[in-house]
Amino acid sequence: MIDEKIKKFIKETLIGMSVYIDEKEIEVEHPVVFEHGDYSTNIAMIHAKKTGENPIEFANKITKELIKNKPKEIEKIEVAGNGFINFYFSKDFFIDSIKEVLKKEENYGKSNFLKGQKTIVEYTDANPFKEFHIGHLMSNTIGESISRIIEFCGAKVKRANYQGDIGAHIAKAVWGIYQNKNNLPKDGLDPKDKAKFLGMAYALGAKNYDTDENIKKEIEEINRKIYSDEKGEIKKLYEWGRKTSLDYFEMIYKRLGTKFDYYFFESKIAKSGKKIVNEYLKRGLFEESEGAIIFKGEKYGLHTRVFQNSKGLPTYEGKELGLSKMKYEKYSYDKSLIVTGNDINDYFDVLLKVMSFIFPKLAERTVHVGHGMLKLPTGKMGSRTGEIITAEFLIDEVFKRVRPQMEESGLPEEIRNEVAEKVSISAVKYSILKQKAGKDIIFDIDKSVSFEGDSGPYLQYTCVRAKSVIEKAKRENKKLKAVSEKKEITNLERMIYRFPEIIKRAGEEYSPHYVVIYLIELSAEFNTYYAVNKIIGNSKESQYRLAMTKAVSIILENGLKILSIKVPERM
RNA sequence: GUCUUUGUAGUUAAAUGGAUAUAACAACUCCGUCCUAAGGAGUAAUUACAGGUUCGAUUCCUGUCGAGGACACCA
Repeated sequence: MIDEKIKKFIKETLIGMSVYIDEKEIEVEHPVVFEHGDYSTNIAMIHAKKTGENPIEFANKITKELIKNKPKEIEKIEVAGNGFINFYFSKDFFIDSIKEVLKKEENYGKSNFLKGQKTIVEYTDANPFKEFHIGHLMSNTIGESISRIIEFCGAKVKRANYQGDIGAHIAKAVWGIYQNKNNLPKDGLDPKDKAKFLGMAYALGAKNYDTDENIKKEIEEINRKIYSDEKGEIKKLYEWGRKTSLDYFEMIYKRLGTKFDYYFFESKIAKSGKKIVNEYLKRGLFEESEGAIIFKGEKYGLHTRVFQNSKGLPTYEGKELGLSKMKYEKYSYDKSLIVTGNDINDYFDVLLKVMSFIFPKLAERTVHVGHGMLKLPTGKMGSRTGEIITAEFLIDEVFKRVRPQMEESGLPEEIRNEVAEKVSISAVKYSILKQKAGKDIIFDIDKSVSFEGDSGPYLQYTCVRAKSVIEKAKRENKKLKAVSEKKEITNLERMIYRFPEIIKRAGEEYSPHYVVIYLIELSAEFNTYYAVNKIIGNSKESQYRLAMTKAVSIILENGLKILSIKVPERM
């Protein structure tokens, strides 16, 4: 990439001047404003600090040398008043960069800096029997996007979903189902309604567990039965609920555009987790306390966690040890990413510490990405009380606001629902992906999910618009060619070539929001350009304008694809 | 209480220690269509507070205040 080339160029020039600077210290960046050039470096300030030289004098000295050997891509190198050295690209560079986009098309932006890296990404982690709420939606959206970004960077990704189909929460739900066992939803019913039934059963169980001692005992007995190999009525209801729930989730994944390679279930992992915990109890990593098996994290600046409870059942922590082992057995990964809510960040520190003693290599390869919580203006949501916002409810609410706009769109009746669906999902996903993962999102359906400006539909619209212009040009047999006579360089050209480096950074930091921000800036530049320049025309330059438009549409399509946002044909 | 994350225009967000802190929404002005106006141009408005390190701090350090989260058998 061109930034690497500039760094190398600077380094070689400095060597030529007998100035030694570590390569890592050479940094180039895009200035905030285009007037300051396409790249700039602060190398003169860094160096001057060390030697005590005057930074501006030193900058002038380097620049003189840089100009002597400047590569053909660079038109101009200047020193700014404060010591920055600014690089300006030549028109040919921009023309070539557009040619490259057109040539690579759907491959534009791909790189191989993660080439062959086997990566398993765990995300979504919705628990059967419970509702698929907006927290799962967040994890799914972020996890899917990270998966696609690193795939673009060359990683070999396997998508994994870890599901808690066993444990106290399930027992509560099964108790709730048992109370209504004569009113189970019929087979043919909408999966959404069946899921609602399960959600209510869970809320019922959870509420009674807290308030009624006898029911608490019943639920504990149910929990024991589910863990055991006993067959019977409870087990049957459990199996029914589990399947009903998983079928429903599968429908949601399809709607959101995720396809998992592996499904891990707590029920299958519990035994292995328990075994590991007990083995390492003997080896002294864990201790027994009040009948439970715990890890004292205080020695490491962490806190104590229970890995097996006093009833002899492994907790989430204990099961997770089994999970890491099973993941590796399925797919001998180089990297393991786990995307969850940030409420378990501290817990993960403890877990990784424990893992570092048991599976040191796997612990090194594991990265936890904690995303923020979706919060509603009304306060916290909790699934115990039943006051939860499901993912489907949210998307449907957005859909209700989008659908009426279709009436004025002039789109054919038969595609209106499909377009509204794509727009709705894009609006929701965008509002999740636009900010740095890790921070909470205050989610107000009316305010957060917008269709104008900084939004998913804005990106879709820009892409559809660009494609529509190209279609029209095609019908009129206009030529599309990346050749320009003009010297003038537009801001749009200055944005186009940056896409690959954005993807790389997003892949390195597991941060889809860099892609989102870039696509918005690119779209804004295109729309500005579009407003003042007629693209289709008879001048020589219109071929070039068309080529730029095509480049923008390619980048938007590729960019939206890795954000897992679908572009409608028309809108 | 201990540990931890966090505090940026009216609102929601952005900014590997860099140049004039960047956008969108809302507000106020404009552009009624010629290739898709879910668009474009413009005005006004922001780093919680107090110190420190630095040529340079939204970013790093210390303290104060405010808001989340975790801290023993839920996940």
